[in-house]
Amino acid sequence: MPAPIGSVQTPWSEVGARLRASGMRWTPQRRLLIRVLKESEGHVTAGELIERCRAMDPETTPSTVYRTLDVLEELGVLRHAHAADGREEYHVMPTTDHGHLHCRSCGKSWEIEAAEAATLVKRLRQSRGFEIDLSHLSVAGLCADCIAAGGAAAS
Amino acid sequence: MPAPIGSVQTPWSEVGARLRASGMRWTPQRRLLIRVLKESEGHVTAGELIERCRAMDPETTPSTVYRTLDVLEELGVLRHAHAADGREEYHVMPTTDHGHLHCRSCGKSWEIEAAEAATLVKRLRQSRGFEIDLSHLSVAGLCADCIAAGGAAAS
DNA sequence: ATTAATGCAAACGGTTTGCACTACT
DNA sequence: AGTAGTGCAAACCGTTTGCATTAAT
Repeated sequence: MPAPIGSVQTPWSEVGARLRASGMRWTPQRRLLIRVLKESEGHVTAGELIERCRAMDPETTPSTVYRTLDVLEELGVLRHAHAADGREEYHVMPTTDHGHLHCRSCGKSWEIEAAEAATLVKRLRQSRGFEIDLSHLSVAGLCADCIAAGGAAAS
Repeated sequence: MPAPIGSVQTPWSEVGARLRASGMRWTPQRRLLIRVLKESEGHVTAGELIERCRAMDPETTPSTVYRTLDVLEELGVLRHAHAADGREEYHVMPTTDHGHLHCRSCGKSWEIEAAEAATLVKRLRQSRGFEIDLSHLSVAGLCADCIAAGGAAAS
């Protein structure tokens, strides 16, 4: 089992410049969120991001974080989906299209690479003419660790 | 392309009896919801169900519908997941494990049978020891009709 | 007669919005 | 100076809950 989704290289260093280039501003609040995002592995909910920002600056306001997340998503730096419980879950823009594997027990996520889903993609295209959007592929189940731990425990 | 998810035969007729067998009651409100469910193809959100119930009986109360949906889910008649927008989406219990294919453009859903996902399931098991829960497999993309219609139109 | 289920209204949790104020450019 | 962004508080939306009332058993 590979490690949970690692840090996909996103040009964080350019974010400030790209914002300015669009007439937007590079504020301390945005710097902070970017710093937090840089250190956030895999998928994070908006709530988690707000918490982590607050840990570094207790003045952090939810609305500002949400608004900045929107901006970053427009910039293409982030993408959000809805987690199993309906909350917004953000992930840094992947370099390649990939799906997600969620462990029902421990909650960790892994990426599913294009190659792994190739057969499914091909089969659905041939049998039904359906074009899968790999980045929206979402699969739940139990990871090896949790199966070893009895299928219910988590760590 | 096969037809959108049709009516998977669920023993609706037995629901009343099964409720009673568990000491629960077979009320008019529950009868109504069952009637609505019987006529609901594929996936429906709680909101849609409430609307449809209200169309037949304007007295319908959301909390009752939500509570009955919980009960039906415990009974194994329904299952809920979270749709792309985070709302609860219900579907009648499948006879066999299957995943779902959602068209981003027209919103229709189709079932993915176990056989179609077999390769993916096997591959993830072998490479990562991950056991997929097929009933939570969710794939988005564009269906043949929408591709033919230009990829954006819907009907 | 029991007690499960209902209907209401209020609470909830995550997210969004309006608006006056602040501060980046 | 000009305007994008912030912070606050209130609004929102779907869902959940407490409680007194109703009704299936």
